[in-house]
Amino acid sequence: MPWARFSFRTTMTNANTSKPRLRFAPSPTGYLHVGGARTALFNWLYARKFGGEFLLRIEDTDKARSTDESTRAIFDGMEWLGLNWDDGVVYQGANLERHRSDAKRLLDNGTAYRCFCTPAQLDERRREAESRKEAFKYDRRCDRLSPEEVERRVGAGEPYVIRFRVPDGTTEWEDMVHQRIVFPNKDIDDFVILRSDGTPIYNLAVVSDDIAMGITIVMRGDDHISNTPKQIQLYRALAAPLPTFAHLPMIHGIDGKKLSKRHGATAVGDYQHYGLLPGAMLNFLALLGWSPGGDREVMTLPEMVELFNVDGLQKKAAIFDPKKLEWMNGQHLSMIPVEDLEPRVTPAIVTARLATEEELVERRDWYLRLLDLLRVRSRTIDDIVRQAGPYFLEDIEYDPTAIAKNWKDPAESSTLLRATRDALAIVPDWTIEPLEASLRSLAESRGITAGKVFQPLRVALTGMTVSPGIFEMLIQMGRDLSLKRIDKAITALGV
RNA sequence: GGCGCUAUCGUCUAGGGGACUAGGACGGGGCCCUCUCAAGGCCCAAACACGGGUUCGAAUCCCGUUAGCGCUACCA
Repeated sequence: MPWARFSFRTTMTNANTSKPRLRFAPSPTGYLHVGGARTALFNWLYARKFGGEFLLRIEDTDKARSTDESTRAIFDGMEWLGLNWDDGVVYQGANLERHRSDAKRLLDNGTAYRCFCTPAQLDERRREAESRKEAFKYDRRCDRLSPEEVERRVGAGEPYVIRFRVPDGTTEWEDMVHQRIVFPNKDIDDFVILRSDGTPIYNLAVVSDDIAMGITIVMRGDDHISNTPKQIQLYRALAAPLPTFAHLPMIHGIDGKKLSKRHGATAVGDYQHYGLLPGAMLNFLALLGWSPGGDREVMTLPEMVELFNVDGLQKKAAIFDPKKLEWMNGQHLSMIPVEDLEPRVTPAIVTARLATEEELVERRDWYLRLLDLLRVRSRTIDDIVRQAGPYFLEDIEYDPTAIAKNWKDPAESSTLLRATRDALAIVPDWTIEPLEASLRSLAESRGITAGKVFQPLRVALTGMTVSPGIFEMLIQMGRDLSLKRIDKAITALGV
C-alpha cells in the first residue's frame, strides 16, 4: 500500500498514530531539582493515564559538567518518588555518531552549512552590535562562501561549525498547554548544530534522540519555548514527524524569581532526608501547575493518575510554598495505612539510635500503635522521631520550661507524684477506663482539677509539656516503665 | 535592547458570557472541642493588574498598557 505510507509520512504526526511515548531528559549536573521532579511527574502521569510509555534519558553531552554522582542522584530521586520508567536508560552521550550523521545529513540536503567564524570573531561582532544598541544576529556570511572556498578551507584544516539555515516565514505549533505559539523566523538565528570539535549542540542532540526514541509528546519546562521553533525546523529538515509539544510553567521561589538554592532546599533528596513522604511531595508538586478542577487537593499517586488531564495544566508560573508542602505531608502522614508508614519511619528511628530494627520487629504491634499515636501531631517523619524518644529510651531529659511550668514547687510536685504513683500502682487493669477513673478521683480527692494532675505527670513521663493524651501514653509505655519514670521524677525533684 | 510567555486573595487554585455577594486550600486571626500539643469543627480578614472595546450582560472573548518571568552561547 504505497499510498497509505505516503499519506502517513506527509500528513500524520507520531502523536496521533501511536500510543504516546514521553520522556524525562535531565542533564546530570547536580541533583534532581524539584522543578525537574515535577516535569518528570507530569510526563509520568500522562504516560500512565493514557497507556503510553515513559522513558528516561540522561543528557550528558556536556562532559565538563556531567557527573556519575549526579546521574546516581537522579535515579535515587526518581526511585524514591516512585516514578518508574520503561525500558533502559538512554544516555545521550552514547548517540554521538547519530548526532554527527544527522548533522551531516542536513549539510548534504542543503538545510545547513559550514561556518568558519571563530568564537572570538563572533564575540567581537556581538559586542559591536551591543554598543550600537542593536540585536546581534549572525549575518550568514559563511553561507555566502563559494563551494570552492569552502572546500579549500576545509582542505586546509580550518575548523568549522555546522549551522542550520533558518528558512523564511514563521514557525508555529499548537502547544498542549499554551495553544498556538508563533515565532517569525527572522527572529531566529542560524543556530549552530555541530561544534567545531564534532560534538552536537543541545537542540540537535535532543531532536535526533527524540526522533530515534519515537517520542510523540515533548513535555518540558516553558524555558524551552524559544528552543521549540528551532527544533521544529530540525524535525522538518530531517523529514521526521512532529511530536506534540507541552510547555509547563516554571516553579519560582517566594520572591518570584526562579527557584534556586537561595530559597532553601531545592533538591528532591533534601526533602527525603527532611522526613517527607514521597506521596506528599508528588501531591504538592502536582498542584503546582495542575488542578483536577473543583476543590480536590489531597490525592494519592493512583488517584492523580485517575484524575490527570491536560485541561487542568496551568500556564502561569507557580511559587513554591514550603508551608503548604509541610501541611500536605501532615495530611499524607495521617492518611496512609500505618503499615505503609512504618518502613518510612523505621530507618529514621534506627538512625536516631532509639531502637534496632530487630527490636521494632519484635514489638511490631506496639510500634505501630505508637506511630499511630504520634503521627497525628507530626508534619514530618522527623517530628515523629523527635516525639518517640520517651517510649524507647531508658532515661529522659527534662525540658527546663516544662519544669518551670509544671513543677513549680518541687515539694508540692513531689507529693503529688507520690500520690499519683500510689494510685496508679493499684489500678487493677492497665486500660483506659480504670486509669482515667483512678487519676480523676485522685484529683477530686485533692480538690484540684484533673489537669493539675495530668501536667506534672506528663513531665514525669516524657520530660516535655507536649505529648499524646495522658492515658494513651500510660498504656503505650506500660505499667513498669510508667512507674519507673515517676520514681525517677521524684528522685529528680530531690525532696 | 529583541523575541516569547504570563496575569483571580500574601501563596496554590476553582471559574470557560448570566448560577459570582467570585468558591476551596495553605498561611494569618478568632471561637469550639480539650489534660498539653496536634488533629478536627465553626467563623473572620483577604483577589478578578489597569484602560479600552465586543455584548442586553464580562473574572470569563478581543485589543492595548503595565508588570513579572523566560530565552537571546561552538551551555543544557
